[in-house]
Amino acid sequence: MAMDKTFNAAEAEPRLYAGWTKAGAFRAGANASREETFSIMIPPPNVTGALHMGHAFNNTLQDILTRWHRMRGFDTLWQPGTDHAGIATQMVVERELAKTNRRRTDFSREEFLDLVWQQKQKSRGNIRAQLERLGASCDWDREAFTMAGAPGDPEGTPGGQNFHDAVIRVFVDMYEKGLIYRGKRLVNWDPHFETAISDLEVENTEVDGHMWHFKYPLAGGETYEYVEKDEDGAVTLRETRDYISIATTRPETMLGDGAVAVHPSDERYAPIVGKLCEIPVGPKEHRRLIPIITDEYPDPDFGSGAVKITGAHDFNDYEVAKRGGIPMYRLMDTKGAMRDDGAPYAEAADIALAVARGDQTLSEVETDALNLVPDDLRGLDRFEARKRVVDQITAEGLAVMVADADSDAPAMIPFVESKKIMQPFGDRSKVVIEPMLTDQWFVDAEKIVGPAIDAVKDGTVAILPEQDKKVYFNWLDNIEPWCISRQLWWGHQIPVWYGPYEAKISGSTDLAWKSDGSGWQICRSTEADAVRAAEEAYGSEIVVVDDWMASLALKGSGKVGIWRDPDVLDTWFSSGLWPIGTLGWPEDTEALKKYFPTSVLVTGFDIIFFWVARMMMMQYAVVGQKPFDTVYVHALVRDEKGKKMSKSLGNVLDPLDLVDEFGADAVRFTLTSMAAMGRDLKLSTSRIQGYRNFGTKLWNAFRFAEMNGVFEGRAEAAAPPAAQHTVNRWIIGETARVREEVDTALAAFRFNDAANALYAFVWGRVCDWYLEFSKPLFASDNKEVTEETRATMAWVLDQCLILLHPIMPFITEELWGLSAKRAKMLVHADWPAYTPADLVDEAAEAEMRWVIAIIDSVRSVRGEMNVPAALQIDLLQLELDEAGQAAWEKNAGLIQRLARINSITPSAEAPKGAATITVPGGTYCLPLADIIDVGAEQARLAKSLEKLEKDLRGLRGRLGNPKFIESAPEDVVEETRELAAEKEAEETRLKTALARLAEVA
RNA sequence: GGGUGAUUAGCUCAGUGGUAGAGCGCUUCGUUCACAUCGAAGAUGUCGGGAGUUCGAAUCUCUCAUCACCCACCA
Repeated sequence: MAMDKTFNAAEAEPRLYAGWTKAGAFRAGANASREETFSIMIPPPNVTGALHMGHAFNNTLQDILTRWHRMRGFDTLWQPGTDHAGIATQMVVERELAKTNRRRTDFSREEFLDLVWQQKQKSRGNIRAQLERLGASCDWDREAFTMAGAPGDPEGTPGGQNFHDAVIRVFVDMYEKGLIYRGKRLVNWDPHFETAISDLEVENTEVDGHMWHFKYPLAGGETYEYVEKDEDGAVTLRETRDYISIATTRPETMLGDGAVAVHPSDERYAPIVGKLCEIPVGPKEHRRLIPIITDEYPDPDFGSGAVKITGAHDFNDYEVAKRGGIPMYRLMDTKGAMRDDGAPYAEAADIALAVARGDQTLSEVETDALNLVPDDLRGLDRFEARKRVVDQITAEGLAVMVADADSDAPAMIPFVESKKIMQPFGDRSKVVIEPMLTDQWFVDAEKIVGPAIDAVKDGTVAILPEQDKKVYFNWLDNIEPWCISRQLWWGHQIPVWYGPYEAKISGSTDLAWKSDGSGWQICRSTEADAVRAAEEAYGSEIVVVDDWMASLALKGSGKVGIWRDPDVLDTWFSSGLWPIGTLGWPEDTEALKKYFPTSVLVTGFDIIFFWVARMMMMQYAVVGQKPFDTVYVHALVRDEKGKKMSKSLGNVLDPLDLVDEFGADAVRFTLTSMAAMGRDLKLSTSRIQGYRNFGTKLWNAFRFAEMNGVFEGRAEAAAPPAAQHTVNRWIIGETARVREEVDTALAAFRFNDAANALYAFVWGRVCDWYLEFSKPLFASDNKEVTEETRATMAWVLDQCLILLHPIMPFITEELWGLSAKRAKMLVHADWPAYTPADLVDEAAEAEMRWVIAIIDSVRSVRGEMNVPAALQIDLLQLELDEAGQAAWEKNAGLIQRLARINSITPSAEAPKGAATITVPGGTYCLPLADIIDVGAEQARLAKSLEKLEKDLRGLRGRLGNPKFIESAPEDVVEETRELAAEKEAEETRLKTALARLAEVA
């Protein structure tokens, strides 16, 4: 068989992967030879499209761990699957529809969901194909999906897990335990997707904004003495005012103000606290009046010290309003436009006025029904409304005025500060998030966070690198209620049905009164259960209807209509159950018993809060156990300049393009070698190219071996041959060292150490030296030597394949198949356990070190003296100690060949014009009278000497310091002494050589 | 405002107390015998600045500077 010159990745990789799949090599438990299990749950990619470089990185690391454990005989499971990714996936489908000018609302919920399911199937296929290209050794028979088994799922549950039922079951359990509740709260509202989102899905970004200053006139034209004082209490300003000055970045929300708040200690406003002031916008005849109240929240030193309170559109104001019983008037609709519903403004304003005066109180529902947007602003987008409000107030002369700094003429202009403000944006929609008062479902996270914190504190669960623990704790220690309801269609629909309040319920019941007092809620796993519960409670026949309106129609019919909550659950609620859900929980499956808790979670730091923390909380809450032993948090992949890869920047490297160009192994090796903990990794193609070359190098080592009959009629051997020859004994020892390095590195998740150790070993020792050394051995007449060398090389190369396989699975499997008839595929080969203690021969190592040193020195002189590479030269041996002599005699042939030396002659002195070579224990010279430039040789030696002396100065300084001898560990002192002695000897040799040169010059 | 991390060769980065490293790039030389996706040789660093601890600091402490990221409600 003649091997090709290079590895054809494009041809071989799909073939090899198919071979593994066909053999069932990745199935859970395949190749298991011991009891211990090893399990990894893939962080499920979103079914939004394709995988990016971050996925390639993440999954390469998982695959390395998986393959490594599988080869070591662990009962191994790498569980694959995908995430339905609520908003993200719905967004993708809506974007597709938009291309043909259609919208989600053009479809029924069922029709639209069919489209999403199609998207899911398409994307799921892409993702699996991509992972296969990458070589991921997942157990595809168990492929899971976070919405598998949900209504409308065309694929059902091929992997055996009904994730949907598991999610619903958890919701019901947590509801019954009081860990989930419904309530009207101020939440982050995404006006584009028209849904609530959680705090984590909000990105706060600094943008250019404005702060407007307006006057809120006191009711009835009242006035007060406004006095400002400096720090010493001296009066700096005193004037009579008929208004209170307010600053705002969001003038349009003034329409919903319920009060103006000042700090209780603020003397400036003490005279007017408790009085009413006027919101300076809206029809003049229906100006709303609001009270001036005190609250700890306003900072007297910021702005005017007075804050308008808009409870329904600002998180701070919400808290103030709750404390002060201030009404919260919602101003916008679900799209973020000014409300256009309800009674005309004049009517609504009158009611609000009565409330402000204390003449009337409203229920939550009544308050929410009140639309206080003036008629001319109704239906406007919030930003358009802002402009109008500002214009109207300014036109009326109620803007605070300041001198125009840019104008020479004395002129007054409205006080509008340009400043950077933090604005919340939806992480998916990128539109400005609006705080909105809505009914939502929450997980009472505070109640379930305890075990998640304790487990990491006491080491039950390890987070690597350690620094990420802090991030984890910081968030969990300040946990907020988690809003889990989304006003979307794509997701797990909340298993709660509502019943009307008009119909009386009888007897004892566990139905809960809805938070807004408008009816009853029933939480059950299935509709049938919900109906049964409703029947019992209402004592009437129950009909399931679409919504509240439909239930009204049943009034007087003797039947009661209940309707299901239309909302779905936050995606992270279901992905939070990934570890148990993928193993078939709530069924008590074999897989669950065997593989849970899982061994390692490999994930990026960007989802520590979203996912890692939620899995911790939820696994403890649901099954009372940790989800995994170790969390390995890796860095983010960035482009060459360190920018985060994003489509909008156009700097995305598609892993498949790179795999096409360089092969999967090269991409994997690159990512692995850069996987140092806790840092971003910047990916460049030149690096990938370098590791592609590494694969070629390995390939050609096998070609060389093949040409030298290494694989002919070989018997596959796990143990190294009992070699006699130094070169063979040496490389066997080196192999044992690298095996240990690789295992140590992988056990500590130091992937880059493993990759670099293998790179240095395969290229720097096996190819650069061992293969070169083997050439004269293969040429030997001594059959014993050639046979031993063949056996050794076969074994060493096998070890290279085994050790490299987790990182470079394809090329190694291919070479494994090409280089022998094998009992097992490499993917299931036994991982070695030999140690340096077993296999390292110190004497052989010392000898080879000496051989390499002399070859290096001769080559170095040749290179620097510009000796033609092809020229065989003579070497004169001036002096050599016993060890050197022995090493020399045993390896003369190697040295002659690799250093291109013709002959070696002992000589008492160096001839005129010779270049000196110093090695440990000896001096040689190259008589190069015709070629050498004495000046250049002098310069070369002087430079070496200078460097040597610098080292020696340091060493002598240390050894001359009695404190060093006293305090430093003995072996360090001893090492230093030896080193100094060695360097001194070399110094002498160099000085002698220089003296010689001086004579001839 | 709080927190975390970074600063080492031209570039990208390893290196947690004991002789400063790798890959890429660069310079010179080399196509006979595995590999030009290669080989041989070479150049390049007061390890961000300053102070401290130590026999000894890239490494530990403090401080300053610059950069990055995360979290946070200043109207």
